[in-house]
Amino acid sequence: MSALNLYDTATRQISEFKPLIAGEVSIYVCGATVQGSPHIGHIRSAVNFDILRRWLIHSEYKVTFIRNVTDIDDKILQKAIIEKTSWWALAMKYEREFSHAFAAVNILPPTYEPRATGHITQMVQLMQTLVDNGAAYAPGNGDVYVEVRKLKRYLRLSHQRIEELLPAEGSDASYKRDPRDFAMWKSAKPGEPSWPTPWGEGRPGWHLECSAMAYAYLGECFDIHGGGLDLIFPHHENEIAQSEAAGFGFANRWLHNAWVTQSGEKMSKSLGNSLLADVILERVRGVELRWYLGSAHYRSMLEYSQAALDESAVAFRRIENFLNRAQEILSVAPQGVVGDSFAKAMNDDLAVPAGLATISENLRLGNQAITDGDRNALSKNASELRGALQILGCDPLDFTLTASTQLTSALSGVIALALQERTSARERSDFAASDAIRDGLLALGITIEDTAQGPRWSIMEKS
RNA sequence: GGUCCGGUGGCCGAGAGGCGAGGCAAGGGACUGCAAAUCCCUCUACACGGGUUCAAAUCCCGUCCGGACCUCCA
Repeated sequence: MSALNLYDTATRQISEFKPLIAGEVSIYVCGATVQGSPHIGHIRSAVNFDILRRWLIHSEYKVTFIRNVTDIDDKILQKAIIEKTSWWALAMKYEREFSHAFAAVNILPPTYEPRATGHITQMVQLMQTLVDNGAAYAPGNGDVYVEVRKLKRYLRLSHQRIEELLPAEGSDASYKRDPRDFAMWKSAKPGEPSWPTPWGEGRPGWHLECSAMAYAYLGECFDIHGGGLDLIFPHHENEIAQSEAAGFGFANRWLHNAWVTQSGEKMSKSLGNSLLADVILERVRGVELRWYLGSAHYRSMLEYSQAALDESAVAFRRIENFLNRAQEILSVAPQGVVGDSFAKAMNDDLAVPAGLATISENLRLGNQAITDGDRNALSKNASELRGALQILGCDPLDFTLTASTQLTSALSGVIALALQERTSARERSDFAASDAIRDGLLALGITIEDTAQGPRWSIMEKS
């Protein structure tokens, strides 16, 4: 099998992935700042990295996957005041919303999911290291800043030059040695949550959290750091700055996922164009949303439209229908097998769109095999199809709705009776009667297909 | 101003020097009592202008257009 090649934001090139430790992969992905409800852009990011993770697991790596929760930041504090609740209650509320949405689209739980506020000790230690070695300074106002001009390799991820950065607007430069110095630690204002440090009471800055937690769970050096495109600067640059100033190797490779856009523009609250996950999940099932979000290449913008989402869901149902039929005909669930062409696509920087072509091929050939009664071909194509879907986290045979089995078996019995009546009517050419049964079932949301193996029924999904 | 990404057929979306990925839609056909499902066939393309090359959607230069980041962001 070909080797896995991945893009690296730092080098802007695709190169062969070589883990630090043979057979193991360590990944840190920046998770949510739980200051609001998840929109489908957040979900896309999670799906993209989940596909990476599943592919690595399939490639027989032992994967340690960290996705953090930023449960304290300026906006959480502000919003808690507006909503007249405590910051921790607000953070937990949105953290739960994210967890529900992630579960709905079949995201594997991270190996560890650390919260920022649970790692203050590690953050203070990291700051102490930087203050001791002169990379950071505490000017006496309770803040701690990293002195960016002392950093040798600052901004190498975004390939910018310090001199060319636009001056930060509204930043309090009075205590900073350079206006571009960034805060590791912020002094507490009255009424704000705070933790003690040698430099005063305060709370962590955003960037410090990730450096400290990555070190806590993955050590000084790890394989892959992921996140959204917008985190490259400043967040990831500043993480690198802190961790390297502490003497850590930090991330070997950087992966960044692109946006879900609307009318070509990034989805964001300030533009008022956020598509909240729970709203979309009323329209399509989780597996269908995942299929849609996962189908684009992770580095390409995904322009959202309802038509595209619906079309994608219909396409998924065709695949699902085929796999269900295959399972019925073979009397056994096809085992998931990853075919060579799908593997080749995935190894090429997770080229899911190219992989989709092989899925289409398996679908077409599999359907043909059903028509031809070729069980071997059916088994092969259904297995490869299922294998590909498993990597994408969209295996319909795994993603089944767990309805009450008692109710389901009673329902299938009733429908089977109706279908028997219909078959009898057709045999005596009483098409009025047979169509009445079909129409009646259709009105209840039950679709009938006449196949070579006899009639089969399925319940229409919510549209 | 700096750093990047992109523009492919009616639509979506791959490819990155030489065989027109794939899907959706459309048209035709097979199957069917009809329908659905399924299969087969057909069709259309590389923003614009130069250049390099035997050969350019692909490489180079320029132009136009869209988008992202530059201290809130997946």
